[in-house]
Amino acid sequence: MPIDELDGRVIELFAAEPRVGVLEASRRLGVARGTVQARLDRLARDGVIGGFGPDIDPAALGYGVTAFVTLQIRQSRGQGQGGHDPVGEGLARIPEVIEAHTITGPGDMFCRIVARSNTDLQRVIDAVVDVAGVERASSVISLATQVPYRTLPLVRAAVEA
Amino acid sequence: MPIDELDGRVIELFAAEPRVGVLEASRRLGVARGTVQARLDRLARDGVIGGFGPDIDPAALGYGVTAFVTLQIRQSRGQGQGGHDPVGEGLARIPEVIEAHTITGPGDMFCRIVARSNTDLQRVIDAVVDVAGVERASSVISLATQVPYRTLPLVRAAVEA
DNA sequence: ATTCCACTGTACAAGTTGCTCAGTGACCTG
DNA sequence: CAGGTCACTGAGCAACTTGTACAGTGGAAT
Repeated sequence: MPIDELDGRVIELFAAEPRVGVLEASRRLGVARGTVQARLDRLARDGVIGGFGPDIDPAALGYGVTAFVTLQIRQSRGQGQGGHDPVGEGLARIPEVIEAHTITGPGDMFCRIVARSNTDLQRVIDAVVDVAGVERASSVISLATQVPYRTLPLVRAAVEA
Repeated sequence: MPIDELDGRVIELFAAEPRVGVLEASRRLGVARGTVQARLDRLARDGVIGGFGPDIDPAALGYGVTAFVTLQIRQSRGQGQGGHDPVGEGLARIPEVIEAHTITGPGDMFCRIVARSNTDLQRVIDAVVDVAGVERASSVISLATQVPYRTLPLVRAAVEA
């Protein structure tokens, strides 16, 4: 996954102004249109750029409360890549579970959830705990976002390498 | 932030196939082009859609290891909305810190970091701990992603409401 | 009834996309 | 060092999309 300097500039430009087209981008970057197109295609093919999906803000949708929940899972069986994972599926069924990971620690999981209010959060946590296999859940609430989710610095760092 | 059914369908369509243009979208949704345009403008103005940035995959960039770190901060002063936040700024200076939040708990913070390998993770954690004000850091590593970051179910839920 | 508003359908100029092609320079390899 | 490969450039062209405007329709609120 060799990201060169031009790749970096392409990504930065499209991250900063997603609405610019390929032609306009080529003008700004000082390269031919075909080159930008080729880089974009390659970045997409290599999976570096997953797509240009709309960035939805849960807060603007009314889900202003974010919480991080650590789950303790009943260990029925190692859920390696083999069998399906009932807990993950159960969590996926809850819309407010925005993200879920298996983490280090004996049968632990970690997820990010959102809710409309602190009261609503209780409802969501209850739903999470109700998922079959979940033993305990401990949650912390996000009070403020110091660093919003970002990947640009990473791109820059990857370019240097 | 009233999201109606058409808004939901617009978002879903653009989330599923970001490359479709406004005209093609209007055809698929069975509405006039101007309507799609108007909805998109309104959703963007209201902040529901932040933009159409490229989705960068840290793993494809070589950052295959994700970890969640809970920080204990030396409480010099309440870092309310007033004064600047030195710890947040310090963390923002580390490219591998992908996200950081202040959380419930006396002076605690939570952040997501990535690294190239488990060895590299040590380097990143060291950098985090070196940030002035950070007392302790405890981290867990993400082993697998059960539910990748998503917002679509939320959109659907918001439409129902 | 009147006004407001969102939506439709149409129109047109200007711009963009997808594609192709020939030419150039860099780099590796036999 | 000739030959091949590869990425990039710049140009051309048809098909399509965008931005914008405008008149008409129907529902909802006043």
